Amino acid sequence: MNYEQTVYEIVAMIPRGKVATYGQIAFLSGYPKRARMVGLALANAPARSKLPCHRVVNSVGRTAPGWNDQPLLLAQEGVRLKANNLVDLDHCQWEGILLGDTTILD
DNA sequence: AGGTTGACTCACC
DNA sequence: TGGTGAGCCAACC
Repeated sequence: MNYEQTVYEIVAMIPRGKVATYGQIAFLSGYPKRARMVGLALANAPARSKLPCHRVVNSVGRTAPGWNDQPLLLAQEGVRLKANNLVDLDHCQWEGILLGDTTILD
């Protein structure tokens, strides 16, 4: 499997109402330093795919530039947003995998 | 081969 | 929070 697909699989399991950061996904994918590649992969991802790519934000909760529907989609799912469309990571960051010992890859 | 760019992150103010 | 600077790495000129 290629890197993109790994990223997609991880993104696909982000639960509704939660968000993950690029760095988090990069880490889970086995390449902690490739947060930017995650961004590339998602940017390259087909818009019609069913991936919840709107649930991916950067380390401070910033949503993707030029995609002003993203905060709306998140709010629609119940994700708390702070001022200027910053996701409240303290309450809405996806933590299930990080805190558990579950294996999600291979 | 080398320089730029970017849906990034971290350390420091 | 927010700005700056450095590190990061694949994709593109």
